[in-house]
Amino acid sequence: MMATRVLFPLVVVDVALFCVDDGGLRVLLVKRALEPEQGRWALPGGVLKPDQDANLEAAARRVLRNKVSVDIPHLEEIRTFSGNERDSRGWSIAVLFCALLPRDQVQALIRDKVEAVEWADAAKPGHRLAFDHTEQLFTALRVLRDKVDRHALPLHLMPEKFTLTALQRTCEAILGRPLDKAVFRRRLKGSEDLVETDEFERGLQRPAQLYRAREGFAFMA
Amino acid sequence: MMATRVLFPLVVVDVALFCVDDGGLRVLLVKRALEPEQGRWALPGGVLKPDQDANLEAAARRVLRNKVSVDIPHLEEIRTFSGNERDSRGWSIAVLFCALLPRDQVQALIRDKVEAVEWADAAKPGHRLAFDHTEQLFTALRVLRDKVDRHALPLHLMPEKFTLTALQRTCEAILGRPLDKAVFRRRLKGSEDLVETDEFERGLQRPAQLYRAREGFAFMA
DNA sequence: AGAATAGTGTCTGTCAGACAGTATCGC
DNA sequence: GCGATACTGTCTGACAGACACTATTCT
Repeated sequence: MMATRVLFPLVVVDVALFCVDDGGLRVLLVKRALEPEQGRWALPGGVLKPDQDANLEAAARRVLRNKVSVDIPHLEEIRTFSGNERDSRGWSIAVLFCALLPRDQVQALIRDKVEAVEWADAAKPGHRLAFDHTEQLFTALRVLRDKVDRHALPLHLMPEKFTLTALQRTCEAILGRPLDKAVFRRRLKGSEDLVETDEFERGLQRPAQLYRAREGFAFMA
Repeated sequence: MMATRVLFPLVVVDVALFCVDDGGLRVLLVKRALEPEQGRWALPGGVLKPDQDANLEAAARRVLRNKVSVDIPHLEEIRTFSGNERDSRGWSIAVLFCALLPRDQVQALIRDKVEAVEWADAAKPGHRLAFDHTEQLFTALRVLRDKVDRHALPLHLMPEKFTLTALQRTCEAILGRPLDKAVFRRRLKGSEDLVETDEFERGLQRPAQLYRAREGFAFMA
């Protein structure tokens, strides 16, 4: 066992699954049912299974399919974490992925799960996480914020149709700071990724036009 | 052998080592001495050795130390390439790193090596590379260009002291297009990463002031 | 003086930030 | 009309691109 471990490192995939709910950016945590680090909160993850997974991204997709019964709209590799210290089982490689879940699929997800699951504040998870998952989480969060800072639109976090104000709230939740409405909308005018519909969201005030993502849109590129 | 390969994937690190020479961006290629893909040009790479390597970055550093007798100033992970198809030995993970070599260490490197080595045009390597290394190379090149486009200064490619014009030539080599001198220098005025010295490079014309990188400077962040 | 390279001044268009203003709904 | 939210107009400062200009060296 130790001998194979030295020649072949343990390879795991971990996923930082983000959503926006109640105006805050949340990340999915699971309570570990098995050793090592049993009982501690962690990012969902699992061991690579070369006989089942076409590649590492497919492995991350499988992990999420098992923990969560949703098709993940977007999944992207962030970076690796490796070495002898990060997992008590020995020399290991963790490949971190970032996933985005639309707002309208969040509630269903929580209800379906049996194991302990929590949508934690992404910036302040409130638990000491297992392994190096705190560092992993902050790394994923930094990458996500960088993208939005560079004007990438997190449309994978939105329902199919949404208002521009809702999109702005999502960006604000990711960045953790308010944005100017006029500036935000001026930028969106030139965006190829946004398509206007002829529908409106009717509420208690002036109706807001609904938009959707361009066909084939991908957030992280 | 096949059984272990299914449970434990082959893990390799590959390095895109860039330099600037003769006004062009070059990447180091080696001719593979062993199967698989013997005789084909490839990015320098090697199998991870958990008993020797503290982590994946250290593995990349070791690979370069063996192929090249230089201390690498900067090394950064780009992304992974994985699956059953990319290496004839079976299910594998390649972790790609990007490294930058100062201009004044290039000539020494070429002379010292016994095995077949070539500084190829980074944008047009001119060989069909082994494995998925052509895709790896273009991925690394794209990341490098993105950074410079976002005003990161590739000081790790420069000698200890350099003129602003030399730095501009390096950026132009990376981007593959000319830059405006006045625009380039105006941006540098506000840079914390650049320190002016009181020395000048005296040549055939008006002397140019020499600059150096700030202590503790890191290119990719 | 002239060639060559280092380094600067300036005009213009674009865009972000700030903020006030107008438009359109439900009541 | 009034409150609330959607949406727009405009001023200002920062900065990029383009390009002409000045400065300092060697021959």
